[in-house]
Amino acid sequence: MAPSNTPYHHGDLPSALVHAAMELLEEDGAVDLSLRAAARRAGVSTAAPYRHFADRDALLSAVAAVGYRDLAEQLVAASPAPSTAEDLAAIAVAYVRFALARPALFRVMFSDPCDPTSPERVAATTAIHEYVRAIVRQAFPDADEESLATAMWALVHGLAFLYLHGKFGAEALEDRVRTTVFAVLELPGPTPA
Amino acid sequence: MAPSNTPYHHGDLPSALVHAAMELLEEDGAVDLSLRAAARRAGVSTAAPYRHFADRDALLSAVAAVGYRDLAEQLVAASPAPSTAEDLAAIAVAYVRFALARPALFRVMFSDPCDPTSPERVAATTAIHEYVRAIVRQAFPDADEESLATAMWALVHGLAFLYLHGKFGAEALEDRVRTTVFAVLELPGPTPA
DNA sequence: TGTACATCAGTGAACGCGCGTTCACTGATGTAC
DNA sequence: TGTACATCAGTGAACGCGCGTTCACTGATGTAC
Repeated sequence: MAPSNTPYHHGDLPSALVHAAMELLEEDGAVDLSLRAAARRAGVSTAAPYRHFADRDALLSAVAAVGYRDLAEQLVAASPAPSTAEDLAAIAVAYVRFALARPALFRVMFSDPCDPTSPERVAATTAIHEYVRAIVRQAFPDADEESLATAMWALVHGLAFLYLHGKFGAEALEDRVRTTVFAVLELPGPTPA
Repeated sequence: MAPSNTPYHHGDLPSALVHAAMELLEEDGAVDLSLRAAARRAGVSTAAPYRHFADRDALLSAVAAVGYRDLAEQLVAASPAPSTAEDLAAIAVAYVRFALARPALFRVMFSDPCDPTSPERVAATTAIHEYVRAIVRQAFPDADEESLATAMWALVHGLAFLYLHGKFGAEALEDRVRTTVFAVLELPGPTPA
């Protein structure tokens, strides 16, 4: 690995640790990330992280926070000003792609037995929900916004997990996700453009 | 705990271990189930499980297999001969309930980094997919069966994970799941009875 | 500008832990004759 | 029916491991005067 762009040795250890942890997650896909491994990767002693993180969970939460930010970026990049079902589908594809590209990170973000009381996590998931709501409002002004937003998020989230679980191969990802999304958006109606 | 109904000490150790493991999963919700803990719970020595399971993963696979069977039972119980959207919603509720009632088991079944090459797992998930397909075929004969079945499964699966992640409280589960399911089934159309 | 000192980031050794797995073994079961 | 023996389920001790966390410490940074 090339040296990270964060200043090591003496510098911004907290973010160095977070980035080290994310690298480890992305490399060997293990969810059981250890504080020790992150410290090793960051080039500091085993005890150094405790200057900045109360415990292992605190590091993991920080990692998840960066993950939420990255995910948001990917979604925005997929469709900066979404207003149609087509845009929704593009965002859905980006969501599933994110999960498949960084599976261990995605699991840390969503799959671990996470206490719902962590304000950081709650804020992040609430933000996602609101984001989907806003898109639904644009694309389907007549729909029950709350219900359809929940449904779309759950749909995409479920697809991500089914992919992660190996139910589908990654080959025709874009087609499958788009088709699935349209299957529900267009149920009794005709097919789109 | 009352003694299990499986014959311990000398008897059917394999299934005793599987049931011990499931009890542990349901008790402390930890996904990191250990062979040793299962052996302890089953009242045998640390090495005994190796007479019947090649390694820890083999036990976990056996546990997952029982989980798939139990899940199938719950779904069938929710609607023995499903043929309508209403039946589909009832099954969706049962699916999410299962995940919330036995979260650690559900994670073992679906959330762990599972190699897609395990024939047992593939068979189980394929069975679920086929089951949903059959319902969709009954309830929506004009729909794209494959796509809508995938969508419905993903939707329900995603809801389950969002619930597990603490995004929703368990109080109004049935209402929320039903509303969400109907939100997609009825998109541009009117609301159901 | 220079010194004294408090602060605090990082060290390295150590703790106790539970784990997966292996090993040589024991003792019960059941079959061959 | 009774004996000899192979099979095999379960034992208990041990291995080596990586982990989270704590501790007394060192050495650099930066502030007060």
